[in-house]
Amino acid sequence: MTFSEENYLKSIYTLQKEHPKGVSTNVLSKYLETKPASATEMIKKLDEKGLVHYQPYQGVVLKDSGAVSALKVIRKHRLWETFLANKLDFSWDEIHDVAEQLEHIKSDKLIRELDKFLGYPKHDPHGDPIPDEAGNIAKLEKKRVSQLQPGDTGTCIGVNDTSSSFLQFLDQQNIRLGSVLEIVNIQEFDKSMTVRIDDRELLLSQIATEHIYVRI
Amino acid sequence: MTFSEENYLKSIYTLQKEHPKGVSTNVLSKYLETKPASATEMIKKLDEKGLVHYQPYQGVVLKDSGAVSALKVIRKHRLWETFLANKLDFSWDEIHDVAEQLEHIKSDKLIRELDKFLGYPKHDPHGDPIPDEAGNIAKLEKKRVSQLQPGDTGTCIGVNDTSSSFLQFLDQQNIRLGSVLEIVNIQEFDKSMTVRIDDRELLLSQIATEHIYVRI
DNA sequence: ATTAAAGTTTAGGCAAACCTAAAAAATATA
DNA sequence: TATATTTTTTAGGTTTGCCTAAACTTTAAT
Repeated sequence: MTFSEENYLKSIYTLQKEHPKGVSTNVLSKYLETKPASATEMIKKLDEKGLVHYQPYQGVVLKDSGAVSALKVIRKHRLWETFLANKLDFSWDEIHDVAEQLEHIKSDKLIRELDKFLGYPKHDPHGDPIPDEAGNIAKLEKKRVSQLQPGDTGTCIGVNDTSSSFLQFLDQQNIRLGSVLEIVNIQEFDKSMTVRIDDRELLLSQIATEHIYVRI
Repeated sequence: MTFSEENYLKSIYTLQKEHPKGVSTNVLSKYLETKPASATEMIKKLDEKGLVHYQPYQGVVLKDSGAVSALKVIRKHRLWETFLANKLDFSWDEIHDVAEQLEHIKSDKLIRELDKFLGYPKHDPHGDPIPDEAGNIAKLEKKRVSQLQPGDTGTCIGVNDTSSSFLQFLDQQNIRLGSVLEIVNIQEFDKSMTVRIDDRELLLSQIATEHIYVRI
């Protein structure tokens, strides 16, 4: 399997959640930053290999074998992200691009040993579940703070905005990976939220609550 | 720089030690398991980029810029080998192929952090020196046991034959990484050597002495 | 010194993965 | 429903890195 084939399968897997009845070449090529014609070509090839189901003009859907392949790549990606964040001094926003390269290294032993070395993590630093060797993956229990109700609690697992001004804001407020948030109340008129962190209460704007992910 | 360019530069660097006045396309292509015509093509390209000096029919020599590039790849290769052997449970003969892939990952930060994580190692598990960020590399103090003279001592740092029968032989004789060998004498007629290890003396055939590396 | 052998380069092709432009199909709009 | 717009596919082209076969140099051997 080539790098490109792996990238297409992984992308189709991801996009299928939003497009359950078929991922169009347009959506796929936009996601991969290529052109629709290139996507058509690759999809045909994956279809011939029996990894996807493709009907011209109707988009593409993964077959079981294709989903297994995609999940293997996703497993590698998330294990590498965990390595970069937990063992090396990489920050949240730096891990993706490097993991994007590392995920294509071919060695079953490597990924088994890496998993062991990391202590068999269940989630990557963004809070996304890590598939097991067979391709089983836990359901994602990740939400934006903005999706919580008063009384709900969540553990901070990531952000959606990696601008330095936002990260600095989080730092000032002592919000970091692993911080436990409890929603105290929500202001109706502007959707801002009062949250409790470490026995302190603070107010988060709607913008802020939409950019913070928690595991519930 | 593409994977292929990196592999050619690294190979030329290695082969230059044996072929100081120029590496021929024949030697290079044999080493890389390609064909001479492919080597010619790539060498021309590297020459146009100013990384090597190439004269038709006369072989290729690295320019300074090419040597720096080669040493960056070698640095990455050896750091990854160290990671695989020291942090994950890889044995000597398993690390090369995986490092061959990992060496092409592009991220300066990754390699700096990996170096730090490993404790700034000076040698890889085979005893070969690891170049620094600037491309400075220590002189190799590695020899085959067969190159030693009576009275010389060396510390075992690797082998040249990873067949299980040879590794089993070493195991039986209690020769392992870090074992200190002293040459007692050499039989003229068959070049076999008597060596002292852990206050025991044992006889090694010429074949065996050529397959064991020591740091002196 | 010539010729034979070995090594090197050139020429022409192939596969992967991308591209642009034009044709075809599907969808939306009047 | 007919037409206009959007989406998708097809056709033909490019680059990278590989190949084989033929032509050309160099080196070795008589």
